[in-house]
Amino acid sequence: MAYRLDEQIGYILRLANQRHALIFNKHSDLGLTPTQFAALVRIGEMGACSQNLLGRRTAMDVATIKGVVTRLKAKGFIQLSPDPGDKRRTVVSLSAQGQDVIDQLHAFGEKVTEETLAPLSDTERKVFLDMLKRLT
Amino acid sequence: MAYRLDEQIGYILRLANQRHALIFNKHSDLGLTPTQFAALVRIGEMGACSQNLLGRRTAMDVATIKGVVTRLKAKGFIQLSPDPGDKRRTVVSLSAQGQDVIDQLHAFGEKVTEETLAPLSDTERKVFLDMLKRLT
DNA sequence: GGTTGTTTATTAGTGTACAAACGAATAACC
DNA sequence: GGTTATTCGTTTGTACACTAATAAACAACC
Repeated sequence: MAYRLDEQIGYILRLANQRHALIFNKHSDLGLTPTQFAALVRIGEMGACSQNLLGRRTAMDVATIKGVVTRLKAKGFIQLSPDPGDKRRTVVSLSAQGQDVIDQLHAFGEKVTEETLAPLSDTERKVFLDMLKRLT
Repeated sequence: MAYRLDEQIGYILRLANQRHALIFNKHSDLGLTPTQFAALVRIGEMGACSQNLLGRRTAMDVATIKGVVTRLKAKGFIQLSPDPGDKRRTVVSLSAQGQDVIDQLHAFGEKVTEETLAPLSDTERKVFLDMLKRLT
């Protein structure tokens, strides 16, 4: 059987990611990227934490999370403060504006997920997500 | 039902992509990235073509494919030549070295795919790939 | 208390990925 | 033949994503 690029999981995963990013950006009104969105939602779930820990909890390495935090701070959604007990750490937390948009973010996220999964039935979505999670 | 980041298709897709990239790089001996690999395999499938067309056939925009072509050329896997019938076009084709590694690339690709899909049974892989393709 | 090892944050470098804008060449059309 | 539209390749700018290296701070240990 010949090797065909169009049948390879890595290539198809890349295409699926591209489509999701397209849907995300189409609906995005707050000017957030999927990565910034993930970090912001995660802070909402976890509460305040250090920059590196936030990176680990959103699967971003130290160099990536630094840039994301910088941009979220510039957009006013988070605030940074020194950790009183550990001089190495920077504590990242939601700003008042960040608190205000969390509900809006969740509604937005639901819409993006719905449209991304639109080609699949409800039963299929469940099966698909279960299998996809096993590949992470 | 609360919104949970860990259940969102976009976030999980990103994680699956990360794992695949990790597996790819672990086995990569030719120094290629997944993107460069895709472009090279595609030229092998299609034969010589213009730079922009190659980009379209590998889902890369004009700015991205330009960088990929530049690096594949620098590594000696492809060669570039002016299109005799269209002065705008650059014809991209496999170099002798590129031809030589195509079989090796296919074997490598099979291995990466196999390891990436290892958590799924044969039946599950078929179902999963079918559903994933519908999300592209 | 001092050594050892780890964690935190930063920086530099490479490689996707997309939007937007540009000039040059080609195609379509009247 | 000349206008219009499209295509091709390039460049600029922003944003992930990872590697590797660094310095500062902290923890564990004898």
